[in-house]
Amino acid sequence: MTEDCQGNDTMSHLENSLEHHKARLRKAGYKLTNARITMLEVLQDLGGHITSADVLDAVAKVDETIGRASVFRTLDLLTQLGIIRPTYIGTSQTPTYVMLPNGHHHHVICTHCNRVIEFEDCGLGELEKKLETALGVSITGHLLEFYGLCQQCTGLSAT
Amino acid sequence: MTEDCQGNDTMSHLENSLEHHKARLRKAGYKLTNARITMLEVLQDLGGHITSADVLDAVAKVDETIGRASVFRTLDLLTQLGIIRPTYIGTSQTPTYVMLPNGHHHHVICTHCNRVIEFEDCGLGELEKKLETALGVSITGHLLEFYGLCQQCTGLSAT
DNA sequence: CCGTTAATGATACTGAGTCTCATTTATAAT
DNA sequence: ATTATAAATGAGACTCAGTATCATTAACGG
Ligand SMILES: [Zn+2]
Ligand SMILES: [Zn+2]
Ligand SMILES: [Zn+2]
Ligand SMILES: [Zn+2]
Repeated sequence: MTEDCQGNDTMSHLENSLEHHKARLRKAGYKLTNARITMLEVLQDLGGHITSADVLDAVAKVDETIGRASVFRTLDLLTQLGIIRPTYIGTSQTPTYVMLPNGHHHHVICTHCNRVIEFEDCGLGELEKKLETALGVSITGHLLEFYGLCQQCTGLSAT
Repeated sequence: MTEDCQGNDTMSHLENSLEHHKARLRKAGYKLTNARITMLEVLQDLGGHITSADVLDAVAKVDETIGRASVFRTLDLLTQLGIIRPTYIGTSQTPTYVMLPNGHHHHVICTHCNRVIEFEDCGLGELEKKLETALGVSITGHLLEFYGLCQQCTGLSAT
């Protein structure tokens, strides 16, 4: 499913990506409601590394009437569909959501200052295939996080 | 830092791992308090994929007097030191913590039933070195998560 | 042993995420 | 178009994971 990420598509055209996600919802039997479409648009605009509070704010700006519960329900749904993925950065209080544009996302998190550095190539296509065979699973995406110190924080005394 | 994970150590001797973590705390300038030592022991016993509630319960059983706040403070500290890592499984209410025994952890999460399947080999040593050079960071560990359907859930109609 | 300072425990508090349920709305069938 | 139906929604009360505060304790270097 996930295309191997040896730097093929530079920046998959955003418009189509929205349509693609709508199609996915339909195909999985979910209704294309106003709340869900608005959420997809807002997430696209914000672009990733956002908290639920960010989404709540952005959604309210677009459509005042969309309820708090629907935002959380949709975050869960999109996570289940592999469109977004929550991760914990800095605090375990509330997750940060990242987009999985082609099914995957990769970054380095500085455990000292919480800076996040994204990178593109992971070369995990091979491993993905091996796991599908070995474990009998059907894989649609992945998240790869490295932990350590960023350039700025490496200079300081050890953490 | 992270040893390449092409299946070398089968199950790093638990005793030493505890001492190793204590040494890490000391080296980073943190005091080896009773609360912290108890937490390390409890985490070792539980073995990973646990919530803060699990840890709170287990800690209370060992030492009634250790406070709620210290448990959360220590979870944060151990995360910062790369000994554990919170991730999001099933619910967004509270994270699940995994151990990073040799700096890394890998699993497949079923987005339908939330089953988690761990696996050992990731082959990410090369990429880690490349990133350190390319980004000027100093990497100490990583988490790799694949998303998809487990064997049981693949049988059912599409999700 | 003592002094310094980080770390702790008690406890009140906050707010992210959930639950409930009456109402709405997307969709398919007619 | 009209309607039937079940999924989805919004309001808002509620829960409880995680935090803040601060007086007290204990780790550890000297
Ligand atoms: Zn940093
Ligand atoms: Zn990838
Ligand atoms: Zn499953
Ligand atoms: Zn690894």
